[in-house]
Amino acid sequence: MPSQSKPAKRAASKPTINDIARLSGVSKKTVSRVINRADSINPQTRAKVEAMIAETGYVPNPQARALALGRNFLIGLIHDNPNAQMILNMQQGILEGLRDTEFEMLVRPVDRTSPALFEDVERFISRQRLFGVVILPPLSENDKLAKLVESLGCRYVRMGSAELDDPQHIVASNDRDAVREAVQYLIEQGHRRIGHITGPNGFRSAIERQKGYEEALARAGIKVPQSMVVAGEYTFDSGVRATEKLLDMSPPPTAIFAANDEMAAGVLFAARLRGLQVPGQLSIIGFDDTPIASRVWPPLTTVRWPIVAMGRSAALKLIASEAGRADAAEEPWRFVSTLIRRGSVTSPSA
Amino acid sequence: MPSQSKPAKRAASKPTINDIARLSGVSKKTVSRVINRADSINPQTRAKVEAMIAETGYVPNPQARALALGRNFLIGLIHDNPNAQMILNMQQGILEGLRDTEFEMLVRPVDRTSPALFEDVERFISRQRLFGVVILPPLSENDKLAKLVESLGCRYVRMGSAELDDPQHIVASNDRDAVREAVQYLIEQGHRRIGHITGPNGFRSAIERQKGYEEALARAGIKVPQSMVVAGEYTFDSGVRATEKLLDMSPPPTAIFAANDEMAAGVLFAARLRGLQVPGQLSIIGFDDTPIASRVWPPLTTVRWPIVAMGRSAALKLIASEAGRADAAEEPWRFVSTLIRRGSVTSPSA
DNA sequence: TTGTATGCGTTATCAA
DNA sequence: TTGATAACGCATACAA
Repeated sequence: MPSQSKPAKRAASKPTINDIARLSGVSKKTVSRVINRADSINPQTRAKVEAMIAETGYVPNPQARALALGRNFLIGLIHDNPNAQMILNMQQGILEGLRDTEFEMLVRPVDRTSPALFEDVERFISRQRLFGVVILPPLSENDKLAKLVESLGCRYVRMGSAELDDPQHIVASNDRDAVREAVQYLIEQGHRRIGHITGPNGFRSAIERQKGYEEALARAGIKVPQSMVVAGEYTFDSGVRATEKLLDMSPPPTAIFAANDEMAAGVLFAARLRGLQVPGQLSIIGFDDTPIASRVWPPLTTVRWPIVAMGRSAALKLIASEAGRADAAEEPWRFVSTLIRRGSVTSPSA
Repeated sequence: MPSQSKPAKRAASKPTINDIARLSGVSKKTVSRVINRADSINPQTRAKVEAMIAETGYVPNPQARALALGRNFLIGLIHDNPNAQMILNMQQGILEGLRDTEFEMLVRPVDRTSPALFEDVERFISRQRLFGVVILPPLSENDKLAKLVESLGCRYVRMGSAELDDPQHIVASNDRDAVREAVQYLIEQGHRRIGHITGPNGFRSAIERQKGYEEALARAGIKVPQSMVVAGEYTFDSGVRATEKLLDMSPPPTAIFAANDEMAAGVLFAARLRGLQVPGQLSIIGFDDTPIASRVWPPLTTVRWPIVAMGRSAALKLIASEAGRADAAEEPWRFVSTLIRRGSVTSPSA
């Protein structure tokens, strides 16, 4: 008796639009109109249907909706990033932007070193038929990936450290300017031998931050040997190792700007290993203002970028093409990072 | 005829099961069988259809699938962000468990202090008709929430610090045992005046960890004044404040066990503020093994729980009821935390 | 082994 | 302002 399964299932599962229609004595389409706030509808009819919806606790099935509309309401977040706090802040920002909409967020961490990267992303997008995706750095710097996403008919917004794309496809911070100000601050304190630990080769954020560093020195007419710039990998360990190199120089730098907080924490760690006073014998500036920056001793002076706001903006930008959301089309794409002054910088003791 | 509209639309959108059926000269159902790996199917037919699927890049529409099956493939992660790294590790673990399945993960941060908490969770689950959810601590300790989720016909797995629920509904670490061992380690080093900074009132994890602390002292026959136990809030600042209190005692503790790493970092910070040597004058043990624990100086001895593995197990447990996944029904629910010995503990100098 | 008819819950078309 | 009917893409029951 296969028909047995149906009533049972009906009882256990949620009410559908048919139930509402039947119970309130109207057609499905009318219920649909009520749900979608169509204007041409009799207020009485509307009230009746709304009452029934409230009574039964009816919730439209998004799957069926997606099927009928030929589109869905899923936003993907694609990232490959070691910085947990940034991703979480970004998630928070995106969800804030999606709040009170019917969109939901799907998270997809990927491995940017994997040869199957493109395939992974393609499968993710086409399987779920995503409405759009937000791509986080450093993945966002990959132009081919952005093209792939677009070719799949999927909207996208990239988050980056510079203008990587059209305004409607990017939210960007002004890393270069922010770093220039940070290094200028070191110079104002009297530092001249300022070292720099860069981000990994090929990262746009690393390039921008290094340029900011170089600009600040150039403007002040300061020349430092190329050996004052050491490559890092955005990891704590690479920060430690790079610092070892810098401190082996003679004379060593009196200050170090590390391209992110993880490495800046490594600088502090390496300084301690050598018994150096921070900031007395070595001043440090990081980038990101992750929690770690304020947890170490001394707390790190660092650059903070408004990640949550950028996430919110990215989400709004993505759904901007929706009807009735023309306002979101004017979402800002450029965000200003600021220097947070804490205890890891002072004048050079020498 | 109305069928004219189809080719036009067809060209722009993705191929459907109908296209595959038509192109390979079989019925939809046969294609469906190929997709779902039915056994009763002619190898030649199968090959033909599979070739066509590969050629066209056809991907089944999960929305339609969900509709037809009367269920969907969405797993929710509900949390109230205490700790970015933990949540990200958990996400990673869940996604590992979901890899190569058709399930996807939806993330939902909520505010556990909000009066609309239950309503939020209910809307999330019923709107998306989630297959199941993973609930992270401290939210997972709320029995009423779990009951609500279940009443919505949604599967759930709670992650916790103790056995909060049936084995099929929980993945738990043995916080009490792990802490007991940690404090025993302090005792073995010669400490007798051991302070404890607890987690917030009412948190199961806080209770378990405090019990572990008390058990270790009891077993060693050590009595400490109640004032050696100070309430914290799992935050850095609360760790700093609690440490101030403890260090104001006379005699002060020679070691402090903080119920999480954030607070342990606060202990370290407060010790530095007073110019105390760590570990020389004050030994510290934390809990979580977050990145911060290894970034500060000295790196913190702490308790590590296998969050990624727990996440993976939670995901597998959730989808265990699926056909052909009976193996997953035996997913472990109890996970062992271990003490990670680093540089923040030594014998008391006195 | 394969095909036909039907249903899942929603929206769109077009007529009433 | 409303409703009947046909999609949307896929899966199941049942028949061939």
